[in-house]
Amino acid sequence: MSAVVSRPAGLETRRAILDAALDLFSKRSFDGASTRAIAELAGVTQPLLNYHFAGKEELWRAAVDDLFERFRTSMQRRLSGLRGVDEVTIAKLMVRHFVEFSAANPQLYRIIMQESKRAGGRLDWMVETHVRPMYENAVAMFERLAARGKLAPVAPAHLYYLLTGAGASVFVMAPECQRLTGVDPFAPEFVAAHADLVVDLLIRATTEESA
Amino acid sequence: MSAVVSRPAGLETRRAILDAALDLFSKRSFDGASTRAIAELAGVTQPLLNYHFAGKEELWRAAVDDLFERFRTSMQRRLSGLRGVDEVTIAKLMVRHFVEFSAANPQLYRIIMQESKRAGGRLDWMVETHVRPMYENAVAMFERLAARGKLAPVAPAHLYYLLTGAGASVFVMAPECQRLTGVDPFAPEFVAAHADLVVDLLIRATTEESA
DNA sequence: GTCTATAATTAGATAGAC
DNA sequence: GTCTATCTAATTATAGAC
Repeated sequence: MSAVVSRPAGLETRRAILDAALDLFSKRSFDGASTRAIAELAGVTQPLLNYHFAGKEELWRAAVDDLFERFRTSMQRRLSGLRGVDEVTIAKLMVRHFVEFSAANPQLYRIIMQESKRAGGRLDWMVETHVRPMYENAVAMFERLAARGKLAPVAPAHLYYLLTGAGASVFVMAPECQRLTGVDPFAPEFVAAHADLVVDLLIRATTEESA
Repeated sequence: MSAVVSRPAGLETRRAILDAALDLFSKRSFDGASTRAIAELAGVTQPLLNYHFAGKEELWRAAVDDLFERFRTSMQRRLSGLRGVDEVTIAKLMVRHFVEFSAANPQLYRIIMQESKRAGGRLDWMVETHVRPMYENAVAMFERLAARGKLAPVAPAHLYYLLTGAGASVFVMAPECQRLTGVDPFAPEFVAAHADLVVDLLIRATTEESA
């Protein structure tokens, strides 16, 4: 009870609101997700969102910050367990991990793809705050692979959108996949098989010399 | 003036509304695109949409019908020019054509990805009316390639979302690509290079024996 | 910190003139 | 076939009680 910080009451509420916001913003887009719907999913009343966040736009930013933060943490944690492993194996495992994260958190690429369609303030902020660091990590990985002859010398813009599009879009489009093919893309076996394919595609496919 | 059909006045207006609807529905989602914004882009007043279409939902359906119709026509026209060409070459050229169409018409995958995120009436209708025939053509192509040893025997759900995600998402996300990488994905050289990569990925990459 | 009540704005749709 | 004017419902945000 000798608290340095005043009791964090309402923190669980804030979390519930963020989770609901992430789910609805990612599925329905910024305009399509009403603050009433978010509040209902979080189990609170609509005006409470304006107590915790200054407005809809700031709620969106907070939700996106939270999601990218979890992504960065997840990738870094995976990487830190790979000290001493060779570069090519690291690259393969990180691509795998990216696919697995996209399956466990389809909100990430749902929101990225949503906002990326339209130039404007939200896209500018998202790119400069969160996407560019991600992209630069990917480019550095492409360069290490290319230096080892494991990747054709192709402009990184191609590789980045090839990799992310191939790796994430089944999970973004999961309801369609389910209805169209009868397959649940979130099933662990599907995720694993998909990750294998993406790794093979990126790292074996564009190689001049075979592994 | 000896018209069989009464003068098609208002047909150009209908076209302008459909084009505007396609652009805004694809970028902003169904809920995010207001009928007022669509009307303004089409250069007409908002109530006129209700003269030409029974409501917002029917306008959306008409716009989606129109877009898929153009896609089917484009693919069939390309295919009909390839009589006598061997199956593997046909597959490569059709994949190329898919990528080129996705660059020329980013609305197609913008709308597909948008609606595929959320189960519901619009997704059900779109899948059964338009997506399933597309998917079945793709599966038939995968089977022909697999029979010739040009494709690993992988479940079609993987291949379909790998192919479409890798081929279309740069164009879906064009504003982000431009801001993030400085590259305009709609430039003809970019489209051509991207199509080459997708073809190599799909058809060479997953092959056990090399071409 | 969370609620009820409500203000101000914007949404999709209709009525009716031309 | 297209417009102006307007209705009803839904949206985000605020005020103020508890």
